[in-house]
Amino acid sequence: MDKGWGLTLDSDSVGFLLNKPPAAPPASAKLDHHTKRINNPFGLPGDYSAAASRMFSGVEFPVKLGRRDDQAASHPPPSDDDRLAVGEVDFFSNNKSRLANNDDSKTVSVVSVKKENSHGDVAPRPVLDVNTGLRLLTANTGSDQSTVDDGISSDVEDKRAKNELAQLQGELQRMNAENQKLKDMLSQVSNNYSALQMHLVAVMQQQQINNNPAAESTQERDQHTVEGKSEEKKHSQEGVIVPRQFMDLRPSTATAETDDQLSNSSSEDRTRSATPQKSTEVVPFHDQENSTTFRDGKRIGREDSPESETQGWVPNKVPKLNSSNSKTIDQQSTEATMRKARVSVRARSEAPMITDGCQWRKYGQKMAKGNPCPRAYYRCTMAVGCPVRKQVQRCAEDRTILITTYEGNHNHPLPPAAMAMASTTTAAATMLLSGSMSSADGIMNPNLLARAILPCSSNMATISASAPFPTVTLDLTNSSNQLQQYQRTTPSQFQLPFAGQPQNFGSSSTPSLPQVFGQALYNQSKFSGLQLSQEMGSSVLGQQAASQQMLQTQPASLADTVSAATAAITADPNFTAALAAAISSIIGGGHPNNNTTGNANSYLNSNNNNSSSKISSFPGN
DNA sequence: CGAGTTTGACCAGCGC
DNA sequence: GCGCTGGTCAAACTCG
Ligand SMILES: [Zn+2]
Repeated sequence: MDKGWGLTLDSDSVGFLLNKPPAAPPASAKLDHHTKRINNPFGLPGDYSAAASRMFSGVEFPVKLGRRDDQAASHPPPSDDDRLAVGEVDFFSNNKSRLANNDDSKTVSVVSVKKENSHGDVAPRPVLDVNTGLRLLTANTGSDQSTVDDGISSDVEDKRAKNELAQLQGELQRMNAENQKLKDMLSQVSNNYSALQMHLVAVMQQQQINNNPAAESTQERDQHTVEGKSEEKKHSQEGVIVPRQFMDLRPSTATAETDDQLSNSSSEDRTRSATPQKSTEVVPFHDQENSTTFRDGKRIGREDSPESETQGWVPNKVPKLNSSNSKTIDQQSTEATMRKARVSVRARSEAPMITDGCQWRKYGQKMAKGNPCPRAYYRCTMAVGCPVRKQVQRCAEDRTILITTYEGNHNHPLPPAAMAMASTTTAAATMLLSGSMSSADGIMNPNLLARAILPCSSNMATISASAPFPTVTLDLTNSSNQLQQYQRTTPSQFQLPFAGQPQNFGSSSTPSLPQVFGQALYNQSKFSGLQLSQEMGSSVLGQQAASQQMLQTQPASLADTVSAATAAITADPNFTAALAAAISSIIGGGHPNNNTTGNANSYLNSNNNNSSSKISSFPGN
């Protein structure tokens, strides 16, 4: 560490880490293929774990970092050694040799981190040198201490060397601390970006639905609950404008039928009464599963107490018996389908979980077949009876990709921070439902989803009906690696890539939404013949060919979510302002500017630490 | 001490 | 029926 403090983390090291997973989890892991839970899910040897813990999806980080101790405290380091630190980036211990060899990188106080795209090859893109304000270069940049050779006695020289050594060690410690903050910030920003993108998807979808009111009549309720603007407009028409902090995303089928079931949801009412909610939105909570599912066998014996009806959580079982309620067959099947419909979100994140604004409680972890990373099961704990669950698992091929699968719909108001993911998942589930219910032959029309989601430039929505549960996959990674993987190995899934469009993530107040939609519709026309079959008919090949054709136009530089966020930041001034304000508020603890991009701010602020889950033996960490 | 996590056990569905 | 697998439960445990 004598020279070259300009930190350069080029893609080689990352590519090595990403492209060379351990040949096989060592047998010492003794992974019971079924029930075994492990804290080191990769079965990585210590060296590899340590190295993998430093995997870093590089990004130029245009943030001048201040110090905020409370935030650092909010991200406690993992306690166990075998748990990989989340998104850990250790510039110093991991890159000593590399830094020592970088004689030409003497830039002071500049972190130049090249982006990696999981293939090890660096896409050609302008290198942004960002002053992080970290004082990463402290002294003696070009030469080591031995330059003192003017005849001073060795005693003094030793003393001076020791002083410098101590000084450097102190600097090292400080920089390690700064590194940790940077890592936290990166992970946080990445997550926030994902959430923001999801929200944009939801907003666009909402606009699309509003423009096509007949397309999705079942989402009428969601329409005026997802977006504050439309809701406000609606309320202003009623002569009542009440700001609302929590929004209701319950599906129409669940809310319309609750009027006659108010009496049997005491706990839910209690929960609802504890949350601020507009009076006109007061609808009795109703767990859509409580009355459609039943407790069978032992499960019934466990909690067959009278109040178990209001305890909310019920097993995920398709009702096999008609419960003694007033629901129609159609409603039951609708809710069952809604329950089964899943929305999977792929996003690059070093964090153990995407901060989607909801509160989750882990209730299980299993080793899933075909993936060395364990799958964690969470359930929503924002309300007592919320049926929403999610599964979190790292991608087997690229473990920097976090796959979060949502299931169910919240039966409680949601804070704005949670609206992005919730509205998207609800809409996607509803669309899956409507598609499967609207035609007798099981053909679903993904156009709505395509129009809703695909405007997000190079997003890729994958609708898979081959799984036991129909699943919509939102790919926020933009990874060429992942795309090629899909090209190779996913014949059972449709892809709806919208490529060839630059990253155009505007804030929710971006005036270019019509353009985006226009682009989306134009792109959609390319897939005018696209249909979705429950059993994946023979058109898959044709669709795959189309997908490959589209994929060839995929921007190579958009290799990961973080870099996409960077591109968005640098491309869209509105987005830049929003994110800058929010990030500065996060870092400095100050108040963000009041601007029109309140959604971005709300995300970046409220998503800060909404999840109560600790960073622990997370799958993939 | 309460909330959340861990983890072995249990259950259901499915294919053979 | 049996084994495999996904999903869930709940007692034990950890942590603040
Ligand atoms: Zn919920």
